[in-house]
Amino acid sequence: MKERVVVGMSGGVDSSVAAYLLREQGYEVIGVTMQIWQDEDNQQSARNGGCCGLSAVEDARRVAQKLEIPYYVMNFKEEFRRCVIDYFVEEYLRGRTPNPCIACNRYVKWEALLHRSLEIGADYIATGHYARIGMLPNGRYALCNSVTAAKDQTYALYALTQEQLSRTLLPVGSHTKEEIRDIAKQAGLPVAHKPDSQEICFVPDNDYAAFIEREAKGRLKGEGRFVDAEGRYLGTHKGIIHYTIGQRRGLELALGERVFVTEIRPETNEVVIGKNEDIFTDTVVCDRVNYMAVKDLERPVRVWGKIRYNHSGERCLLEKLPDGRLLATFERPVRAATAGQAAVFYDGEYVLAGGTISGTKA
RNA sequence: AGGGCUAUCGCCAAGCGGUAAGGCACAGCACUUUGACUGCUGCAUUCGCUGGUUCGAAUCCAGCUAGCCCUG
Repeated sequence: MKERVVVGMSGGVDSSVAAYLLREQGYEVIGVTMQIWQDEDNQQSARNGGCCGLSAVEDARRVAQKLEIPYYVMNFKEEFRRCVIDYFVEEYLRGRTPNPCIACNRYVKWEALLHRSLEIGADYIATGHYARIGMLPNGRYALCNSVTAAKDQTYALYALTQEQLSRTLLPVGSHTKEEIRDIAKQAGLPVAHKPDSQEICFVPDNDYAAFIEREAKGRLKGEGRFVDAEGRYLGTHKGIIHYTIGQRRGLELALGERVFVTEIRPETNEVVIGKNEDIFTDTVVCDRVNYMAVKDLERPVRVWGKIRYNHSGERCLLEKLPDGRLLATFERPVRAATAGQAAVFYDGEYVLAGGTISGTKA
């Protein structure tokens, strides 16, 4: 009897090919598009084409038809609002910089979708992420990136649990992006040439600050002071939600040289400005830790650490603090480690563990 | 209402008679399934105003206006 798999279809190339590949591999494939934010009649951001944009349903349905697989649209708006939107807004109000994709993956795609998929009798869920899942000698599942893959999306999936990984198939992970597009073409999928998604999918016009202002209305502190490390007044900022550590553009501060955000102080509503060299640190601390390749961290280990999605990574010593948080000491200082972003640690090609950056000092 | 100094792009700032450097800011694009960083491109037919000298002035001269400083 065929194993049944639900493929989360965004209407993009990757998830479409994922569905195709699984069907070819003999699975009973069911296509599902998650309705998570926009209403169907809201064409506003359709062209944004995010991972969950509007053209999604239309394109995904066409692909499903082409593949002759059952296709459904499931409503996950409530989960998305609670786990992604609310979290996103709250983090910014606290002066932190969230990564909504990671929250969406962990709680919406891999919790809500998996749950409902199991309810309709599926054995697995699958997506179009560029990552592979391996079973380690110690019996644990861990994500690993194919070395040849230019796209590495393990970073965005570090928070998945063992249970979730055991129920996940990532057929796209063993191919390069070029191969995936070729497969899409050969299979005659109507989305072979769609551009990759980008930006925050639920934010119209890529204006996340305006989005937060709409969502958080009266809870914003608004304008505040730009100050330097010594507390000297440098100008007026538009509200802390507009800034993140390491940011240069949009400061409207003509100080004769390039300046960057070095710190955000929600308590005083101040944004601290400094030079580029001021935002390097060799230590990063993170909490909300998720262990993947290991059950726990008993002794310090040398690993490869990434502190943002597009980060080539840096060697570091990773150790567990008494309170359970992780402390990473990098061999070479990393730039703009930002509270709210994820730090993901790799042992060789496997994701060892990851967490949410809470600061640069223990 | 005595004397001196300064007025060049949003900010800073080159220029010193030969036909407007640069930095910052800003904008667009590229990169990117988060926010950033980064890169590329663009950004004063015009030099406080009005006249004058000169083949030619932001650069010299005069007056005016504004700001700063010193002495009243």
